[in-house]
Amino acid sequence: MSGTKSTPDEQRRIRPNRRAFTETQIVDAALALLDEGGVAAVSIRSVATRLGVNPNAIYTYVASRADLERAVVERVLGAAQLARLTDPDPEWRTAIIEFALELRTLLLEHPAVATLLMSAPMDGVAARDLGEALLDCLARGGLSAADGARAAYAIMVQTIGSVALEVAETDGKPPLSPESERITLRRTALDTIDGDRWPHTRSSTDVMAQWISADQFAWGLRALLDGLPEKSGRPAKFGSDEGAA
Amino acid sequence: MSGTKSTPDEQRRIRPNRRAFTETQIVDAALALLDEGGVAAVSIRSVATRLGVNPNAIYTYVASRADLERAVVERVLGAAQLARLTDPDPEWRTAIIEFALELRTLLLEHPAVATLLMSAPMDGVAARDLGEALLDCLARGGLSAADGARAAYAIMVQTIGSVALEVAETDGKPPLSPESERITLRRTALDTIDGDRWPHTRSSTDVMAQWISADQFAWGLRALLDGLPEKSGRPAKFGSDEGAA
DNA sequence: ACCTGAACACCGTTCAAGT
DNA sequence: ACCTGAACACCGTTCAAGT
Repeated sequence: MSGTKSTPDEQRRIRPNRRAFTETQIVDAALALLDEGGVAAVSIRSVATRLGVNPNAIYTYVASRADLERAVVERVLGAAQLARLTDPDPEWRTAIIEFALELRTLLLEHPAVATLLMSAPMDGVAARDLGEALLDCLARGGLSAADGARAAYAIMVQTIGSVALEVAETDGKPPLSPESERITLRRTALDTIDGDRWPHTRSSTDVMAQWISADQFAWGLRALLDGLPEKSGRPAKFGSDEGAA
Repeated sequence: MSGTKSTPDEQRRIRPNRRAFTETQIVDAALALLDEGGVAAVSIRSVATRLGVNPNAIYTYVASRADLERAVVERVLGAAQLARLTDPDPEWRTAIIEFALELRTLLLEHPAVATLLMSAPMDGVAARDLGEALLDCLARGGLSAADGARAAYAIMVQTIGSVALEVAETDGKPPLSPESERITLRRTALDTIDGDRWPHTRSSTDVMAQWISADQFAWGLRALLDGLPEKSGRPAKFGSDEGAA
């Protein structure tokens, strides 16, 4: 059990060259580049340049570009305020919407992260923590374990999907222009569409301009929450038509 | 009004070199590369190589790589069966779910497109047509114009967001392994998680393994549809608590 | 008008060599 | 153990020149 293999301590005693950085510093650099120049500005090479080392030195800390992106996502998602979900006081639906609005704000501060979230498996520690808190909140709301687990996914999809689509219309560099400005931009673009071909769209431009608003974000989430099966326990499959059983 | 500038017809008479391709062929090539090697296999240069021309020749047909991706998205999204939505016969909620399930199938046949959809503005003709059909269906369902427009966005977010997250766990190359296989893979991965740190998650592994299933997809969408405001016309803002007014 | 040829300024990743 | 130096096989995009 001892002596056959060199332990980490023994290796340390040989005093090899010490790490010049920590993974934290690598992610710091990547996040800074992301916020300065959008996702296109983040590369193994740009991180290396920012830290003053050769490109391949970065591979001491991350396995690949994908792994670097994963670490950045982890950093940002890990800053989400899960207390909003686990706090037993507020009504559960309100808690979820308040939490989601805060998560939206957080993601809008690092817009490129929203896109990355939809492009890689959400299986990191931060995503697990978020999922766990959501499941906890939904259980408090009286949903069965199975319905809670289904609901948690639908809620994450609606939340992250909304922000990703919102961000997709920007250059991905924070700070984004104010919501009101982006809505005005959308409105003028929508005002040019052909009412003969798209009549419903044509007469909905006002609301559609606000698709990227916090109001629409909360509205969609509220609709989803209102449609979740109640504790009463209806089949929660496909069949239900309307209201409470 | 005439004679001061050469018209397109006059230019044609000079018989310049004719186009070797059409935009259709460019998109064909890009889509084929996308399906053979995932999104990483599509580049201006790979499309050029496949067509036997120099890289910069592609710029005769598309303005940039982003423009090429936009055209590929347009091609795939344009193949969606909107008749499911505009057909006045079926119940509107059923129509939306059936349509969304078909759209999911279509996107899973070109997995990389789902990711692209979340990474660029959805303002192409195909997206307009889809939105218009959705608005039409929701109007038939009795929603007000404003609620219909809000609902349309929430439905698109839920639909495309679900597929994008599902695809994010694959290599993006069709054909994807069967759903059952991908679920099994998820289950074995979920079976390793720490029940002390994530107790709710730990006891929900069975349902969570199925997050990428057609069943979960329809379940989330159904919940959203069930939560939409009825024609009765409640405020549809923030306040409502439960059921019909 | 469209393509070729050539170049610029990048990329991620790998390998061997230094310390 | 970690970094340097150098290289490989790519990118998107631009420009001038041919036809």
